[in-house]
Amino acid sequence: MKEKRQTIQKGLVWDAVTHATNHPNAEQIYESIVEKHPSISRATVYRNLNSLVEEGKVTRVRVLGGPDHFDRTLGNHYHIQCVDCKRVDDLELYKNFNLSDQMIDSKGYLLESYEIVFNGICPECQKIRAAKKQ
Amino acid sequence: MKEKRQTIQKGLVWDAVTHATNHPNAEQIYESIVEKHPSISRATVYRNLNSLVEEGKVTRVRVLGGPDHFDRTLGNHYHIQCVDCKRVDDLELYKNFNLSDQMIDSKGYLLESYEIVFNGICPECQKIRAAKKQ
DNA sequence: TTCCTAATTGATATAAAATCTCAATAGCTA
DNA sequence: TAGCTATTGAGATTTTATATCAATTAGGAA
Repeated sequence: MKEKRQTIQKGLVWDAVTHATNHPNAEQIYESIVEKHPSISRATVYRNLNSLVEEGKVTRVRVLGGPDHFDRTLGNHYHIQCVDCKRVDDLELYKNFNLSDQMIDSKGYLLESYEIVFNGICPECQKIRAAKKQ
Repeated sequence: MKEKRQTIQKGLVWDAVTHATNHPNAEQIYESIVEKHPSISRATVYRNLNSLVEEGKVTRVRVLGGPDHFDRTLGNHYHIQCVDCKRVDDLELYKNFNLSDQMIDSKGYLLESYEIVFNGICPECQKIRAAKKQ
């Protein structure tokens, strides 16, 4: 297995994710670091975000039609994105929340919509996977 | 209001969406049209898909981390994407489907995961909207 | 402490998805 | 049929992210 090295840049990315008040995207993380460390490269920020996600220390929050956001890994919870400014925050669902509810309020957000994105393996690709296994 | 014109290209895009067996993305729609009409432009395909979505004739199916797919508008239903080949199909949920179920089977898909993407308006943007209204 | 080597970095090119620009074309209405 | 303007085609641009590759550096070995 590949040796993992601790670098200054990786530490800076980790600090930027954990010290952010909301859940920043890669560009926002890059901008917050580059202020004090102008020589850091955007590619390094992306690479380190990917490593931290792989290591399970950071969670990638995907949104529809926009850049990924990042969050320090902290148990299972939902996120909500503002349709206007695109910021992402934690969403605390009420105990009895039901997906048919028209509106909920969490941290002052006004819920506009939600989409459920399902991912699976289609019949064709199940066959391909089965064939590869033997 | 702007005058809407019926063009040959718009008809071709409509035909490509309605005659597809699964739910193609813009590139796949472009490729299916360009075979017989080599002069059509990719930009025209994207523009007409957007018009058809605006007119409510076509539904945009967003997926996480991939291009949008398109579906002739036909009532409310879910979609599922294959994690391997990225094809998108209709998902017929069982009557008593519960999001905590580990696995369901619909059209032979093996459900791997789902994500709920919430969208709303954050407190700051609610204020901005309120200010703009008066 | 110094050396060695592979992991990592920075700079830049590239990719993928989608939109924008603008001159040329072609629907629609009169 | 003429004329206005919506729409098109071609290519540039934008956005998000990854790939390439020479230069640098972390960290174990000597």
